[in-house]
Parts: sequence; C-alpha cells; structure tokens
Amino acid sequence: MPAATQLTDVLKTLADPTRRAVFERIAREGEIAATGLVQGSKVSQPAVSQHLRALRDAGLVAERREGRHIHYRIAPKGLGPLIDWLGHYETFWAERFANLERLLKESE
Amino acid sequence: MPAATQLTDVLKTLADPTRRAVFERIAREGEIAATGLVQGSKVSQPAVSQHLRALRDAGLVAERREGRHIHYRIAPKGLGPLIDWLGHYETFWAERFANLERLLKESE
DNA sequence: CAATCATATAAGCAATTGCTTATATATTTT
DNA sequence: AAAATATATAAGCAATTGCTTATATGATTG
Repeated sequence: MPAATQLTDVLKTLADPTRRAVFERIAREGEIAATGLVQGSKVSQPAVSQHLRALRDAGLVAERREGRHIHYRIAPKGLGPLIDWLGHYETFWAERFANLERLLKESE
Repeated sequence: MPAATQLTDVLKTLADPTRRAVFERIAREGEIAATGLVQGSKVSQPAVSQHLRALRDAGLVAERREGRHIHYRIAPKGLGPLIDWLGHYETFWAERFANLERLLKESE
C-alpha cells in the first residue's frame, strides 16, 4: 500500500471522536476485551465493533482471541505513518518537540 | 474551544488527501498565493479556496494579504494539538521518536 | 445438542463531505 | 468608472460516514 494511503487511513480513523475514544481507552487499559469497551460506551455494541474493525484495518490495534473474548491492544507501529509524516515538519514544532524530548529523558 | 475538539478538527482537516496536498505544498514553498496553489492542482479554484478555508479554520495555515493576492504559510502552532496528543503515546513509539530526536539534534 | 455469551455483519438512514458550476466580493489597472 | 484579476461564497449533488436495529456467526457451558 502507498504510504500516503496508509497515512490517510490513520488520520481518517483517528479523526472520529468516538473511535478515537475507543483507541485511547485501549491504550489506557493496556489490553481490554470488546465487551469491556462496550460497557461504559455511549454507542451500541455494533458501533463499537465497527470502530474496532476500522482501527484494526488502519493497523492501529491488534487483537488476541481468548475463548469467546477478543482482547485488543495498541499496535505500536500503527502510529508510524503519522509520526513519519510529522517528521517533515520538525522545523515548525522544534520547540514543542524539545519538551517531548525532555519528558522522554525523564521517563528513562 | 475544548482541546479534543481542536484535535478532531486538525485530524479531519488533514485526513483529506487533496487538502493535505495543499498543506504540504504550502509547507514546501514557504509562502504561496492561492493562485499558485490552483495552478497545478487537480481541482477547481473554488475547491482550493474551500480547502484553504478549512486549513485556516483548523489553525493550520495563516494568510497575508498583498494587493489582490493572498499568500498562505504554515501556522507553526497548528500541529500542536496533534503533537500533544501523540505525546501521550511516547511509550509506544519511543524508538521512532529517538530517530526524530537525532534528526533534530543534527539540524541544530 | 441446546442455550448462552461474545462479536461480527447486513440493511437502512440521516448527516456530512468534497466536488462542481455559477455568481459575488475585493483589489488593481487602464 | 470600467475592465481585469484574485479570491470567496452559494447552491446542488453524488459519495461517504457513523449510527441504529435485526440477524448471523463463533465459542463455551450445561
């Protein structure tokens, strides 16, 4: 797949607030089953399922089946296209980047 | 405006390939008038104008009027919400982040 | 196997999106 | 002021999106 297409998919996938909330919750929990995501969600089970499909298709999450549960986790490489693209704009956000750099250092 | 709304706007705005191409061209050129953007574009003048409006509304570009031309440039802070959001996922892309870090160092 | 639980898919629908053509608004030039 | 140039807005339309309800598939339990 062309890199631009992958980037478009990642951006489109994360652009929807509901879907992004699902992604963020998976990140927070580390690993969580679809059932858990449906609980405490504003939308229906099919809606969550459709968002999970979109996230998976975009390469943003990975799944692990365990019995009748499917556990989702963040796919580390998923944000790659976005980060690579942002890399082209370093010069514009060098200052902010420096802050992230500091945070990273501190967390080591 | 809530931070989440701003992020959603930035993501939605960049998610469209045509509009993102406009943004990238502005970044490449440094500064360019709308006319210049229309030339060599696949879409019509109104389409470009609409994309420019969206980019401006999202805070991604700034404009400077000069006679009857309007020159566009990247708004450095525009990508801020996106970069801040990605900051929460440092741990997932620390390796890739390190590369960006090195690039930044080299460019100093 | 039958019932149950977890997840996915199908179908339909209102809302949004990105484009077009046509027209309006600024700004400059003659 | 009239004509030309640069940009924006309006209106309309096909395509896409995100949701719903209803149903199907997968997997476990009794």
